[in-house]
Amino acid sequence: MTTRKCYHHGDLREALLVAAEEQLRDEGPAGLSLRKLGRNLGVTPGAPYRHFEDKDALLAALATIGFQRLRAMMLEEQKGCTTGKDRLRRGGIGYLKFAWQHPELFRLMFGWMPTREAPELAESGDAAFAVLVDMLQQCGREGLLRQTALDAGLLAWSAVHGAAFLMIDDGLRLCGTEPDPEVVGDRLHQSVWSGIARHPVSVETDKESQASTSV
Amino acid sequence: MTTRKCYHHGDLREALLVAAEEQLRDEGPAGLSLRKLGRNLGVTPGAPYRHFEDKDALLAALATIGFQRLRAMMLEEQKGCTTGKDRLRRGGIGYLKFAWQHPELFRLMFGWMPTREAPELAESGDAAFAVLVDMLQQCGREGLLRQTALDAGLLAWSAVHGAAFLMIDDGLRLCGTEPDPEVVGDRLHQSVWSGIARHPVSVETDKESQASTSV
DNA sequence: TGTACATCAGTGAACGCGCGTTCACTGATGTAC
DNA sequence: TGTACATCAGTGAACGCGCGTTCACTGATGTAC
Repeated sequence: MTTRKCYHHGDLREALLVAAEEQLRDEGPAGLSLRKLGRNLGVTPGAPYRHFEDKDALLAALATIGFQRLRAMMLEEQKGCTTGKDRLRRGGIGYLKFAWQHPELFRLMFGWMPTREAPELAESGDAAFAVLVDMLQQCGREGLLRQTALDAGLLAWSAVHGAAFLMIDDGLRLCGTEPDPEVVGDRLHQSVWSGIARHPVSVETDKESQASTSV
Repeated sequence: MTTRKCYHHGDLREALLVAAEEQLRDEGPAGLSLRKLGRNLGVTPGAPYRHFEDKDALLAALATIGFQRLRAMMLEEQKGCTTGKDRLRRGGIGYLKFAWQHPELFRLMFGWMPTREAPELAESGDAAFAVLVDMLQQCGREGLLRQTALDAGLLAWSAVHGAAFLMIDDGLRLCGTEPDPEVVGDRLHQSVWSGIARHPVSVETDKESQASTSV
């Protein structure tokens, strides 16, 4: 596929990761093989071993990149948001967008995470989670939460994580929802917010204030 | 492993399914092979093909059983419950228990569901989902929901589904929660209920009524 | 600027492996009469 | 109760395949002087 004039590839490591992601997307985890990767890049089967100790190491690197991108996506999406509530909403949509755009990578990241004790992987996973915690802590500072940030995090993360899986596994049709990150994210946010906020707002009202009295 | 005196196995189909589940649990989806299954049951590699068209057919049968068990687990768990709210709570715990007890099967069921168009599989999946819908419809009849049952279902299912994955993928440690279905289910239920109920109750109060006024 | 040399990133061939699946076969089972 | 026969559920051997990984090698690259 790639025409190569020189003996050395240039950046085989990077090329392997790119090709691996493509292969993962197109054929699923079972269809991902180092040999095929080398073949597609016009390189002998042994070449990848100059850059990755074994197949698992490549998968770990792939998952690491995934977490970095997930984090970036959440941050990008909440750019310009000021309130914690709004950041939470947009951040969740970023999470859903990532899963929707990279379903197999998303599955790899989570289904595979605990097996491997790669420090880089754990680090990037924690960094992604930190974004969620940060949003919730801001909500807490703004006095909006009924619970601790971690308690609220359990619901918020579970909900968005579950919705992400249901989206990519075609489960949402049972809920009568189209699998669109913006739509699902908005609907979910309304419910989640009611679940964690100190003063639940009426369903219609999306903007701040308008709080109802409770107890 | 199994000593067999007669030429025929007796119930090879059933034995294959049992062994397959065990193999799935112990070695993950990648370690599940028809040959190994036959080997463990003291049968030649061709034998399984008398009972399953191919490997995918066996996996579909396994997933089907999984959904039936998931449904049974939710129903079993909510036995004796009267209110919709309580059924929802116990049903969710049943869902989490199933995932916790059969993590790989759980993953197989959902990650694999959409690929295969096996009528039995779809049916058992729908039947499991119907339990959730039924609980929420009861809540609706009792006048407790702020939204339609389907809307509430999106949050409830997403939350419990996400929490299930986080439990089996060891993500909950980040939320400071021990991976126990009862504990997680209870904490989640409180938040979810606040998210979908018409009259959110205070966090402490678990028993009925005691509703706070809203708007 | 030129040369010697260490290091790097590939080659290519081979290893052993287990897998899914097929097929002609045969022993066991059950049914009709 | 006994026999003939169809059907069923296994056998066992073989097919072709692609995989992960290793290893002695060699061409390319960069660095020290």
